[in-house]
Amino acid sequence: MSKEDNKAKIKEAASKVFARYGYDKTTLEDIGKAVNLNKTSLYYYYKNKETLFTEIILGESELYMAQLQQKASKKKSTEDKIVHYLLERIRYYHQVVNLHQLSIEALQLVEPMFHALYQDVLLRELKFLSEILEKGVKEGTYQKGTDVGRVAAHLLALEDSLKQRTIQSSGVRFAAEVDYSKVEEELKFIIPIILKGIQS
Amino acid sequence: MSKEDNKAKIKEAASKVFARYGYDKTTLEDIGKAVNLNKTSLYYYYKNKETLFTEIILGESELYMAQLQQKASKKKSTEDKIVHYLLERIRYYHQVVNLHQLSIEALQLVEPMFHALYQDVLLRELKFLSEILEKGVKEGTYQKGTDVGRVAAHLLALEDSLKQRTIQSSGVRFAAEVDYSKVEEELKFIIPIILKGIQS
Amino acid sequence: MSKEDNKAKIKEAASKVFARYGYDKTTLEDIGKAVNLNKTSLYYYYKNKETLFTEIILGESELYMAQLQQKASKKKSTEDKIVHYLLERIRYYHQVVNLHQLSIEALQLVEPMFHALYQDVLLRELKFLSEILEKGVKEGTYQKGTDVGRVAAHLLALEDSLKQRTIQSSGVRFAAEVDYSKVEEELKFIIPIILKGIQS
Amino acid sequence: MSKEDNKAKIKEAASKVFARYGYDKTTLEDIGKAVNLNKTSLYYYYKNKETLFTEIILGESELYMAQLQQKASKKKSTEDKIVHYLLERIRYYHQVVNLHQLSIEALQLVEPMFHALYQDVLLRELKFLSEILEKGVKEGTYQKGTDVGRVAAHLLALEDSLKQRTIQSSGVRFAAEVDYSKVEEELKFIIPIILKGIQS
DNA sequence: GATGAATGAGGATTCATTCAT
DNA sequence: AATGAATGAATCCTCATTCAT
Repeated sequence: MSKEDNKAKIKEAASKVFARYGYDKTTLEDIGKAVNLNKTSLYYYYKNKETLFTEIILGESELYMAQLQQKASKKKSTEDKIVHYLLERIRYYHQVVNLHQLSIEALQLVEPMFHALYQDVLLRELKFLSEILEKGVKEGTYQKGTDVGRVAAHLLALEDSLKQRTIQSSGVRFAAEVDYSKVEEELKFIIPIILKGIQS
Repeated sequence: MSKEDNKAKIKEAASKVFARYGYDKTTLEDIGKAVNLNKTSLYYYYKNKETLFTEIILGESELYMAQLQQKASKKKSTEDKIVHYLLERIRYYHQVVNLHQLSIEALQLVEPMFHALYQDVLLRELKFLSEILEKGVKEGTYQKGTDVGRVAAHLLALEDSLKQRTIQSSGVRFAAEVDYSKVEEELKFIIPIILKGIQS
Repeated sequence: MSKEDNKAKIKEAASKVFARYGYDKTTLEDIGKAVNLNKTSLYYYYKNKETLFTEIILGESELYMAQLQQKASKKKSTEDKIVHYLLERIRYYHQVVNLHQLSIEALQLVEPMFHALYQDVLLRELKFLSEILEKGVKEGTYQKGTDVGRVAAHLLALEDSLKQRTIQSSGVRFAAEVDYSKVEEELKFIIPIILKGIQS
Repeated sequence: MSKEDNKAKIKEAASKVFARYGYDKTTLEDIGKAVNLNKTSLYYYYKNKETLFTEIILGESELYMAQLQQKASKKKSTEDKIVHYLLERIRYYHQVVNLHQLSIEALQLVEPMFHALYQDVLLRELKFLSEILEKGVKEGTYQKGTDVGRVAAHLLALEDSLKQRTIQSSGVRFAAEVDYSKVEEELKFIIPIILKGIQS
């Protein structure tokens, strides 16, 4: 069996364990048991716990993003497509964090490495948004000559900063479900404004 | 200041910290800092971390249950009242688990003690459901002589077992949101059957 | 017994163990045994192994620097004082590294924290050099109005960079004793040049 | 390429790595990289890390001893030759230990195997000292019929015990440079006594 | 009531070494 | 000859908890 096969097997098992116990509470020993490997052997395949986790999330997110993009594409107006995409995207992030019971501390630990590996996914996201905008341009909804890549990048950045702000201010209890409706509101408010700004 | 006052103060502070970092990641030192007490001093007020946490959740749940019962009471049919109550109740459980990032392991640790202290809340829940059923009986919707207390107990037990089963089978990823719609479906299906069974 | 007393006791014992086994090979368990404390207890007194080690070295260096400054003060010319001081200083560094068998890797680990705590010693070193230079200025050896503090800082920085360069190029075997005579030569060459530059 | 060639190549590379990181901190992986071999392949050539290290030191010491004997031979009196030889010899030991950052623990690990392989070198050392003494006997400085081999063995043993004692009592800090001047003194004191004792 | 001191259990990670191929 | 895979031992460090004062 190839190394890649083994990595895949580990990833699959670990994925379940992480989902069950959460990132922090999952020990390498747990994962090792799940794949019938000594915990140290895991280091042969993955640099560390963080990397393993990150790769899992990333793999899943790729699948999810693909589905998401399909769904978003079905919306009629460009604006709807974008709003839908960005909303679902943040909902997804929320889900991952909740599902894996990522503590704030763990999040801060994992984020940097995550971002490093995230480049690939991000590029695909940028491409998708750009294409949508481009179509809008072709259809005459938006000004010719618009630098769609740049606008797409700004849209993603905007969402990230909204997310960030909301997480930080979520000192309130039971906010878990509330805030993110706030992000929703904010997005619905700001995106049209931005798009209108470039509308011909 | 009385011991009770101090306990309350600790509870309040701890509640915030737990909500922020999750049960596992919250250390007694964190809580100690939040109330300006040495971490060991906490042991004077609470037997251990578990107890403290349990008391917090319980206090909150009492508040929440009261609100919930009010809302449920406003539904028209007995059936609606009960379905609404049970659904919201499970949603609440879900929220608590997610909010406090309770890992399944931690849950299993906390549950036994939780149940011990839970009796009080449970009794009130039973009482509430019984009263609703009783009213239904009085209004002629349900058979006279029905042991409403027992039915109420069964309803709660039913929900718990549904919940339990769903959690365990949640090997599926991203179940976090799905399953609980499954529980919803199940409840909507089974409750009427049960109630119809006793309908005159 | 006060916490400080205990810290001192630990420091003393640890100092011996470090000297015996070297930084890397010394385990907290070793140190714990030496002071009859559980290894975890050490964390009550010191944040981590690094901090403990750093404090030890720092304490010793303060003693040593005091002696060194006394000796240097006895040299006749300002130049001699400075050359002597800087030479002995680097010899001391060399000794510490050798004595504690600091591996290059460990060195890089320890250095940042070391520098943080080192400020105090460094200030004293600056003060000492500045005073010597100041005296030189008063005696008319050096130009009036010379910013002695700045010159002193440059001298120390110069030595550090020389040290750094030499360590890095020490791929040669048995260099341990050789290079540092190179640093000596270099210093003897460059210091007079610098000082002559400011000579009135 | 013959096995011996490969062993030599490994030895050369490993020698550099050991010198750079010290025995403890050097991993087989480090060495493997340096010779472009998988770390496990090293086991085909050397039984273990210890053996590899020991062979390196031994090879170097042979070279060094040869030089040393040449130099010692140039001294005039037999006494000078012997004192010089023994002094330089201990200085060499000191250097090796320092250079390779051998922790005492590692030393104790390595020493037994070291001694096993050391026989060869030791024999040559004995032979050298014996010849010097023999020459002294022939020149009439020492009594005819002296068992020079035995005396030589005693001289080496004496030095070893002195070394041993000094290392152990080196609880003093910064002893690294001091003690060994003590050994020097001791040797200068005791050797003449011994030799005079056999002088005709 | 409050706290300083101490500890055991547990977890991530590194590394020499072994085994099968 | 060479290497991929696997593992046990060791090490740093965190944290809930206990005990004496």
